[in-house]
Amino acid sequence: MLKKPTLHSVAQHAGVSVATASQVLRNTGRISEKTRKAVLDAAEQLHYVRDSRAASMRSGENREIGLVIHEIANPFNAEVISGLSDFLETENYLVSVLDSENDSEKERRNLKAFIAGSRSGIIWVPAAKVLDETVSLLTRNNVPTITFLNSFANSPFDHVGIRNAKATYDSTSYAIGLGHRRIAYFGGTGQTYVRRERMRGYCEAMADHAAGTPLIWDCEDTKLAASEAMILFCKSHPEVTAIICNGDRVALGACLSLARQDKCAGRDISVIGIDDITDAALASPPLTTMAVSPTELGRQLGRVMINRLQNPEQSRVYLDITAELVIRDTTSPPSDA
Amino acid sequence: MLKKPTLHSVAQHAGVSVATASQVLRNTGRISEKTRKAVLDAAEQLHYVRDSRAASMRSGENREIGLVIHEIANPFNAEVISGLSDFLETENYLVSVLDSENDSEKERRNLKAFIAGSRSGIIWVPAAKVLDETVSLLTRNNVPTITFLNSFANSPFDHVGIRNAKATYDSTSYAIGLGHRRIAYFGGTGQTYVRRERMRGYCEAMADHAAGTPLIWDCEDTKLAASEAMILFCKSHPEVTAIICNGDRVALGACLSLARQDKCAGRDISVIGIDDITDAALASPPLTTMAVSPTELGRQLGRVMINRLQNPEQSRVYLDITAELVIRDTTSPPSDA
DNA sequence: TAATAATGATATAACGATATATCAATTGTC
DNA sequence: GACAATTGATATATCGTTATATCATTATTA
Repeated sequence: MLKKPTLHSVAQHAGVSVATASQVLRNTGRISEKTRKAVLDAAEQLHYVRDSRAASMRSGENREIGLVIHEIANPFNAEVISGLSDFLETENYLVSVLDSENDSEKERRNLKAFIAGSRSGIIWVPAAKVLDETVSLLTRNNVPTITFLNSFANSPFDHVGIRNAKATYDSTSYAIGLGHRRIAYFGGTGQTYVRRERMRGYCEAMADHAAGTPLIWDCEDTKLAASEAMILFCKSHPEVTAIICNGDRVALGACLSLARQDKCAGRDISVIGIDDITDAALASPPLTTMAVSPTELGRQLGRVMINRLQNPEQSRVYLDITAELVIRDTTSPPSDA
Repeated sequence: MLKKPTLHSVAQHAGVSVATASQVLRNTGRISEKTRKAVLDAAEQLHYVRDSRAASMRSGENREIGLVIHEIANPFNAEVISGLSDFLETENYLVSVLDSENDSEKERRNLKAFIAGSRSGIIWVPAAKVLDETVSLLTRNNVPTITFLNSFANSPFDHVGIRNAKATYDSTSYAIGLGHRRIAYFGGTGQTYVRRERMRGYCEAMADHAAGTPLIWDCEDTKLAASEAMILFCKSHPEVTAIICNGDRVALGACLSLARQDKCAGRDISVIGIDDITDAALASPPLTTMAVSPTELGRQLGRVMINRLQNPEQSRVYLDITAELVIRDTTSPPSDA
């Protein structure tokens, strides 16, 4: 078996010094056409691949961005990743992804791995609970970091996310405008940054329009959990005519549950989600939701990162994208109206 | 702003040499309890993170596995990734993921990036079309590689996948057993390795049971595309009473389309998928499918990789996992039976 | 033609770690 | 008390690159 070719082998094969070979492959310095060709041919013949560890160590540049996300499987996230890496590819950066599975310890390990690999920047979707140690790790090692979607108290990092409070404020207001008065907030658990904001928007809309007291119903953010929780919810709160969901997956779970109870989302109860994941439009009935383009989010994320890398001294950036109401079939005026 | 701490700074801070600091952090050699503590304290205070590039370059070990996948967003894949990285984490390996988006060129770039970073092993879900150059790159650079799910002609690499032909043979046989005779293969495009195998299983079952001539209907492997294609299919082939789908997403798209035409999967037409993605059980009606546990696949994949890394000279490994029939509500005897 | 400028190639020192060899100081043995 | 053996720490070469300085040549100019 052949050993992995190095710059040394390429240089040898081409009959030049490593210095020359390096210059050719980086397109720098003064090189004659003859030796240039010799080196390029050798590199191609040997299938030489530059060792990025050595290169980045020496040059101090590595054009790799690390992304630590709390759930890679989430289809919304997957689309963001796609948008992000497409954008950063045009800027000649490579995006590598690690999944923290919403586990603080795993998150810390993943970020540490990125620091260890000297990524030039890190994009981080913080898990529900963030360790102090994790933040120190990032700041003390001086890595340009952007939090995405989620954040935490006193974060020193740039941020890109969704205008969560406004999204639920708008969707709740829309439901109220349709005539609904018994509106609940459905889904999510605990006081994560994102959920707190979304609940705040909902509560403020309820208050501003004097639409009754807020009602919040917890459940895990999966379709399955939501569909089960919805059964209980319907029994406990038959008076509710509309639910503002913590996300599309929960909303779709709720709709599924309604269908199984021979009810129908949009007729018996109005349901509104957030995200506009691919399945939202394809569900039956199609889901009314607050849409924010994941691809666009990914692009913005990339833009903020590039900007930060180019201006390290710039003050903190905080960017929230506005979600737009997409009216489909799961909303209508309440039947008693 | 503080500069990133190095082994040098840690040693300095602890009042010892870099050699000593390195020994302490690696738990090797003879070190007194006093200096050990001094170094560990210094490292913790400075939030030192070992530079894995330098470490792996010198030691020749890097305990990182690269995964290049054709579609990160696919929920089935996402679960495999999760199972894989969990398993490899117990073996102290880190898995990083790149998405080729089923693009041969991007795939080549991604694999090259992994070679450049000297990953100790690469797991690769080949795109539909594989470049010769890509294969040479991997073999000439001597990286232990495992193809996953998909493969290609004359692949020299280890392989882990699904027993595709058997899966469709079994599902087709099951449909035939229910009394169906007009059975079509629905979904997928082109002659990818996976699809070819699945179609083969279907055709063989049709032949073995003398269940009529095979009928194949192309469409892209997304829910949306499938739901649209299904409309046309129903018009063109009203005689068909059961479809064997190229995957669960296609199957769910087909079911959705039937619902919108006021038909019902399982009553008007039987539908069988492959994969058993999360949504399969949650769909309405719940989907009959050939289940293979993505977590289990991920674990097997990890096992094969570890095995290969430990025995580099071992002959080629080829492992196919058997899919199990899961009967839910989208299958029943044909109405004319 | 001598001095200067430009060209093309190379030698060498880093980058931040690890492995090996080395070395001083301490301990043990007869 | 002399010598060997052990302990604890360090000096140094190395991994595969890149950046800088250096050095022959050849070309240009007065």
